[in-house]
Amino acid sequence: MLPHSIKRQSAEKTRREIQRAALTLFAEKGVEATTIKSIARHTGLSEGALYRHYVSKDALGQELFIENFSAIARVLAEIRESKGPVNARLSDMIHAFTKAYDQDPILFRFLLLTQHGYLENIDVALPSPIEEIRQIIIEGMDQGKIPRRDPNVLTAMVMGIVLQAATFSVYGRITGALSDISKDLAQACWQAITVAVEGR
Amino acid sequence: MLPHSIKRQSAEKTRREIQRAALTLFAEKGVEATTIKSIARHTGLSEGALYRHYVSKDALGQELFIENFSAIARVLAEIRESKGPVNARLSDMIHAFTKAYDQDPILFRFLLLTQHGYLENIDVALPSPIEEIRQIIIEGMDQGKIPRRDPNVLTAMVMGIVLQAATFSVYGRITGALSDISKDLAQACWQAITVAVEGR
Amino acid sequence: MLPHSIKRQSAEKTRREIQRAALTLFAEKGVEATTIKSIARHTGLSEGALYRHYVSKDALGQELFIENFSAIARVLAEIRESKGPVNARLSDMIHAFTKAYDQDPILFRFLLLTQHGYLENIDVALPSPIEEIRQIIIEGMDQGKIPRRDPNVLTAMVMGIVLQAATFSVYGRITGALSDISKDLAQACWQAITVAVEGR
Amino acid sequence: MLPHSIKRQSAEKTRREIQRAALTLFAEKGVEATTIKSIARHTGLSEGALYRHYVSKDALGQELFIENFSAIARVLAEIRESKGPVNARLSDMIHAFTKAYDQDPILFRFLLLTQHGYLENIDVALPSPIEEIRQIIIEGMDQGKIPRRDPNVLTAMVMGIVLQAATFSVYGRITGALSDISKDLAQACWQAITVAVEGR
DNA sequence: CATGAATGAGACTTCATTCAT
DNA sequence: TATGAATGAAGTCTCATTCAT
Repeated sequence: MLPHSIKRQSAEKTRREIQRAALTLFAEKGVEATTIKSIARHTGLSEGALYRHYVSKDALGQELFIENFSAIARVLAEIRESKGPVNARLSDMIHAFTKAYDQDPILFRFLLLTQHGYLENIDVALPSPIEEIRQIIIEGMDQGKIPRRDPNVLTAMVMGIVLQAATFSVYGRITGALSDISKDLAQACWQAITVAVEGR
Repeated sequence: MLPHSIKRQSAEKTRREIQRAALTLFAEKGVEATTIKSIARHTGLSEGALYRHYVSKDALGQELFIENFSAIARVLAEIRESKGPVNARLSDMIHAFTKAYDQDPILFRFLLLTQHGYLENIDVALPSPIEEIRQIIIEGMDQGKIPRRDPNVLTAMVMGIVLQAATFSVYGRITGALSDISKDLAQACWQAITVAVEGR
Repeated sequence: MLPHSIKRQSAEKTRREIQRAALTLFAEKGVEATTIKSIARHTGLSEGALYRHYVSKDALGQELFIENFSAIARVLAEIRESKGPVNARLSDMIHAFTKAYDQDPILFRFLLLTQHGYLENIDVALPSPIEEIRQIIIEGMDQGKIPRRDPNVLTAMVMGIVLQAATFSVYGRITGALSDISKDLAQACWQAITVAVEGR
Repeated sequence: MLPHSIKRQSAEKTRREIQRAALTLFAEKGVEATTIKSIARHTGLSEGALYRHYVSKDALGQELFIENFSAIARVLAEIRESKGPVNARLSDMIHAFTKAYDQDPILFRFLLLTQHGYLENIDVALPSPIEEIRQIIIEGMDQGKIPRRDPNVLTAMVMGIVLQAATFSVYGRITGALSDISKDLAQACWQAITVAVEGR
């Protein structure tokens, strides 16, 4: 079919090519709806060749999810563990998140699309953005900066605001770089979680 | 009327049974991963019989999504079109949403899980919860109750807070009835969208 | 492909047809070398249809082996449990074996060919021709008709004589009905196991 | 002679290593179920490297079978062509066979397991243990030591007794060295083939 | 000579859907 | 109208073998 140049390159480079092709396709149609054949086609490899690099389609999806999911968590963790007031750090975390989104929206589409499938069957110890947000919220409570309430509910608020903005961006409801509105999102988050609850 | 009523029940009742079985399975494992065979088994019908009621598995999924999605939208629309101040109505909408969630969490799991697949290929004119939220936010802006900003971003905030709470509930991160915290969610939403943005 | 008459018959009949086709092909080339496609072709079914009747190719092979293997064992058991002197019963068992062989040499080719693959992973409690032979030999020893030695070795002798005759028949080294020489085989077996061992 | 002897060993030695690894794996799971990859792994070679030494997996299996099969035949032939009474020589042949088995049971497992696949497609002129047994039986008949009957049937008896003992040993039904019972087997064989058949 | 990435044919299996009964 | 046997297309994966390096 491609008589001119049979590829023969480093496994590492091939892996990266597979990852990119798979990520794009997974983000477009989901993992189930993406066939090995199409990944192969987009990579310029044969179907069989993929199996030299990944044990199965699921393993490929899982690695993609876990690696990127935890990479984001690590970025957030670093900011959280840095110095500065809680609200500034939370704001920075949100900014970092939007920056990451802007750099690779396809990746986020993939993560948003596949989260339900993967999050349940994953090692609890996996670094998680959710957990980072939760931690800084708890820290804020301990410092009296955030009223004491169920931290999970507050985490949901922050995650919700940011993730839904990303979702809207993915679907074109929000245009322009997400990082351009990260300040707004951060303020909204802070307002949402610091509101004094009536009647409690 | 139905003389020999062995297994001869109204088509309507059968349809509802199919819907329930399908919904549950779809919510559990996704539409793709759910087989017609398993829906048949859970319904007590044969595989072929399902096709008397639904043209295809996809049609079944689509109907399930659209009907329930727009039903929620209609509930929200009714509240939005009622009387009262904007913030009260928004609060009521959120409460109605959480109530609906509490009544049928499986349905919401289905909607959350499958939204990405369906939302894109659906008639834009379909009544949508998102649109309802967007409308009331615009109304609030028109009335000067909500600072004028990109209504889509504000819609994302409200939707995000509520949907993420639902998601956390689905995954057990938030326990107890969601309607019990609907006040908190509503307040958070209002704070998030009414914050005066600095430097704008 | 076959426009004229799409089959639509009882599952039981179809099962038998599958069994026969599979048995023949397995006997010819072994289970591994036989493809589902070829079984389908020989049955006049589609490949997918086979899976309505058998979970997998292996399951089909296993059922075929176990059912026939134990059927032979049951025939032998019945004779062993009947009345008469040990040597007469052993002779009858061997005769029954050769008769069974003559009735369905293909079945025996299948059993001989696949025994190594199946015998190891099979429930020990499965009725087994080997065990029947072993039992009657032990009975013979208890009655003083057969000199006391390791019954397993004597079982090997009897099984070996009979099975190798069958093997030779399969490969055309022995021609004619095996039951025609069952008397000879029986006598040889009896001689082999009753010889007084020197120096023991 | 071999200046930079890193991994540079005689092709002959490599061949033997391949043979041993392949034999073991073939004996364990059969030729079809053994992959080139696993042979490579067990040899410490790469997959491609195996093809320097063997044209194909089948060629490897065939060579393994033929070489060892005929090696046994040659040992038996030598004994058969030596001096001494027929029954002593037959006994020696059986003893040699059991000795060979004891020295390398894995080899015999391989031969037993794969015989059906190879024996049919093999040059008829190949030295064969079966043929050796057949020859000595015919010689015995010519000398009047063995009653004249179909030599193939008698050959089956002798082969059966010996091979089934080996089979039982492979499967653990007979424990201890096979050569320890070679006398018993030989006597049984002799009894089996010298019995005067009634009514002939 | 060796390596191991890549091929490509083909195996098994699944499943939505059809249709004779 | 219901059943469930059958289809057929498609999907995932395996593996002997080749060949650029």
